[in-house]
Amino acid sequence: MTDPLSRTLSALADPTRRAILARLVTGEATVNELAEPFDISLPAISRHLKVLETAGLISRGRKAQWRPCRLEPGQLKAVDGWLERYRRFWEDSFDRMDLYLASLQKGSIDGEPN
Amino acid sequence: MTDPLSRTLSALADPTRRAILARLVTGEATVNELAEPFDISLPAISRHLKVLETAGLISRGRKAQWRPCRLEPGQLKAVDGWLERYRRFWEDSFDRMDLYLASLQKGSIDGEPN
DNA sequence: CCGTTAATTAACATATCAGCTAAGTAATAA
DNA sequence: TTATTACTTAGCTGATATGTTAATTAACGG
Repeated sequence: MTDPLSRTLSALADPTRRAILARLVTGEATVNELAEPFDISLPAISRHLKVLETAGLISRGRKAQWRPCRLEPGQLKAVDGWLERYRRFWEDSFDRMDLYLASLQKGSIDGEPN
Repeated sequence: MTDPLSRTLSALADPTRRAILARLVTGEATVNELAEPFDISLPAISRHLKVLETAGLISRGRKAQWRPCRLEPGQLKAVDGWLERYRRFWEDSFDRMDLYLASLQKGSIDGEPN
């Protein structure tokens, strides 16, 4: 599993790690802050953070004895890019865009099915 | 790992399984057809298909002795939906926190859609 | 220097995963 | 009925993942 996309998806497959990412959306956090909501040990959290960092989903700084973690969106963007080729399977993108543009020209978008 | 999103992301973390999905974009295929490009045994492919089916990423029919597989986009859409809350982090590098806070009014705190 | 706080590393148990070969099942064809 | 084709299941192996507790490193503060 050497490729970055596999590593990223594997990292995202764990609900604890996804919850950590969700927390980091609100801004930087230290390891103890990130561990607080969970019932697992601090070393376990530390390992989860290592997985996220190796996957490129977070980066870590150093402030005194704290190691603030921050979200790195690059790999999430890569997942989005991978999804792109499948998007047409759940979106009728062309038809919907045609309808959207047509409705724009008529000056109303109220009737969009959505 | 009982939740559907974790199961889906775990299934997608394997490059062989992603390659199988990519093949299915071109239409239905039998197990032997799907196995053909790979150097691994047919039972290994069969297990990969089982993982994809359990994750809801494919479905399988029955035509005589063949088991045609087809892509099921629902779980890919779920991944796209999960990504949605992070999209602003790479689409909008300015004021991303403001945008997050604006969207927070309607979302859950731990970020898991279900 | 010593103690406290923050976090990581070490050592270990257990579970799941991905691969194999061999055997089994299901439907078709002779 | 028997053979063939298509695929799955069983049983095994080695690698990897997740968790634990105990020990260790790093920085700060008296």
